[in-house]
Amino acid sequence: MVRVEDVAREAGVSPITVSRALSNPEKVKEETRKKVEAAVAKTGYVVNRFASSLRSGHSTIISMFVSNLANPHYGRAIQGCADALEGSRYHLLMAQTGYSAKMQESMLAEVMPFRPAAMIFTGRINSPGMRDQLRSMDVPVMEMWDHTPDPVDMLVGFSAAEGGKLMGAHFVARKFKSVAYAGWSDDDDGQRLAGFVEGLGRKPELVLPIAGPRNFEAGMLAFTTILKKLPTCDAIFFGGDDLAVGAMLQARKMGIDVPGKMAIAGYGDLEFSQHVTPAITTLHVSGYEMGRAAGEMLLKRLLKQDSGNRVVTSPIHLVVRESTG
Amino acid sequence: MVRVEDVAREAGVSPITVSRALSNPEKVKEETRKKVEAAVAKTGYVVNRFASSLRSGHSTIISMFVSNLANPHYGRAIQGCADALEGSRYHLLMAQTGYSAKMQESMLAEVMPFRPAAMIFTGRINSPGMRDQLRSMDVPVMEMWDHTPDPVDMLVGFSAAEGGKLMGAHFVARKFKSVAYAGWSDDDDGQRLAGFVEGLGRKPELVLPIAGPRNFEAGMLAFTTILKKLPTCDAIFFGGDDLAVGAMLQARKMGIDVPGKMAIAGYGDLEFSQHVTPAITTLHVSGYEMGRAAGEMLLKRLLKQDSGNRVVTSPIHLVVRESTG
DNA sequence: TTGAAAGCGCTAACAT
DNA sequence: ATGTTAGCGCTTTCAA
Repeated sequence: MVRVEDVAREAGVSPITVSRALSNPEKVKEETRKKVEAAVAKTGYVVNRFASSLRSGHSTIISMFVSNLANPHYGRAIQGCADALEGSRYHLLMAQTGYSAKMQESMLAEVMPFRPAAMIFTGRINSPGMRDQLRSMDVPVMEMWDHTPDPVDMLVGFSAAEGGKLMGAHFVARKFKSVAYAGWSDDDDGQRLAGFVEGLGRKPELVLPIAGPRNFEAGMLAFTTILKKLPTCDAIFFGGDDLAVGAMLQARKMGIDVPGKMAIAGYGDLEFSQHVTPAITTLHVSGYEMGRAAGEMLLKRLLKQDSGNRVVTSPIHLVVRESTG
Repeated sequence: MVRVEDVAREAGVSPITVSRALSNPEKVKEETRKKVEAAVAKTGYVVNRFASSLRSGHSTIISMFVSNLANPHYGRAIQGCADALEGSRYHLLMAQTGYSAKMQESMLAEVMPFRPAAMIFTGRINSPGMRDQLRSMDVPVMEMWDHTPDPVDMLVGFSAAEGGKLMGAHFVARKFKSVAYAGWSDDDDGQRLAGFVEGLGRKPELVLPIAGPRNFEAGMLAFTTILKKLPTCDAIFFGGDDLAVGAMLQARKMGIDVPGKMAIAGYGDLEFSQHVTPAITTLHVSGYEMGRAAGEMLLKRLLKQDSGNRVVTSPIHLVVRESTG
């Protein structure tokens, strides 16, 4: 393997000059830099990051804790992050955690040997112990997605409450009489529901907590359950578009007209939501933009160009379509 | 920061014994190991991977080249890989490439300073130059997803041709008379179409190449175009489920009965394919299983436990649903 | 603007 | 089974 020493000999300078020409080009005379570049090209030199990080004490690794890669929302968020980091010297190390606190803790231990320059969490940090540990580590920590009141360090997230509020207000404008809410409890459910209550100006007539896997079938089942528990129901707000679409499909199977007899709304604006018939009214969140914002903010912090601002709320939009009339 | 030396002092042994107790526990007496473990726990020691990799010359980083994280198929494949690698000392470094050869090449340069122990590509390796470069590097390279005839090194992929063949045979069994095929050309289109031709026993009456973004609208547009170009058409095989669903939605808008007047089939078995009405006949591929198989195979290779087998074909299944009658 | 010397923290190679 | 010595390749610190 080619080493700095080899490049230095080729360029007729000392090793440290090669190092400077590559990582602090402005500290080296133009002419010298050119010589070094030529020598690098000729020898095919590639820096050894283990050696450079060991000596300098600066890691260029950012560890990315992801709960669920099969969720394209998160995938887009990671894409946004990666794009924001492109051209910088930082790289993302994957740490897959699922949604469990235990996995997060074991992944943290796995990742520590790399002395990450920062940590990004897609989804929330579950346990208080983990939060304390991270806070004590003096490493920038970025939380993404959920809008927590008390972030560990930095945060870019949507306000689920704001989304719920927008939908509540929409339900009021549509004058729905008997309203149900259904969502996963492992979700940002509490805030979303709180916002919904605020926008609606009252508690929904029925709140149905949902457990189990995220798929259409859960929505189909939820729809049946809601009809049984609240026969007068004329509008449902679901905590996810997949639930809403499932409910809509179930309504069609049961011959119940949407939105004539029953209005249905979702959350998340998945791609198919605008293409099913009727198209689903929902709240739109942009994972890519959020990830990008998080990456840019973190990068500024790492380059000490940050303004001290550490919390950003990503915008959320109500998208009114056919399913609410 | 705590160093091996500190742990060694605490445990009353030499630094190298600490190192061995942690990375080759079987080379150390049980009693000594216990002392070291206690000292590690007491001091909070975490190995410095930069130092260990530099000294040993062994990187524990595997770089993962991903073309598109927003695609949940790929997301699941990465999940499978990550799961296979869990508990090993290897970690995934993300390299986002898009579908371009240029991005792949620049990401390769980005990643080389980490001296990756292996490289995984989700999707194909585009340029011949890149293939040569990788081959000359003496690093295990895993290609995933597509089944190429001439892999750089290792491969776990679906046979798109096999999938096309299954669908062709299905179309024959259904006795469709006037058949169209539509797919993205940046896809595994050639092989899929070749297999389809083989299964069908003839060339389809129309082949429509599709460009642009992957979404329902492309399918809607494709459906209209096919009807115009081949008015007698009674069955279409799409190179992706999103196209098929789009086409189906367009058919409904135009009042064309599926499958009565027109049969529609897709490829990939996305979640919504089984939930739309009519449910879409398609080819099922399991990204997670594939990723897992790739990760396991690579791990065996890295641990020198491989059997020399370097190419695996993941199974692909025809799922017959309502959309083909 | 460039260079010389030193050492980051660990483990391979060689002893014992 | 354990210890001693040395050095992986780079960049910091200090000097010129």
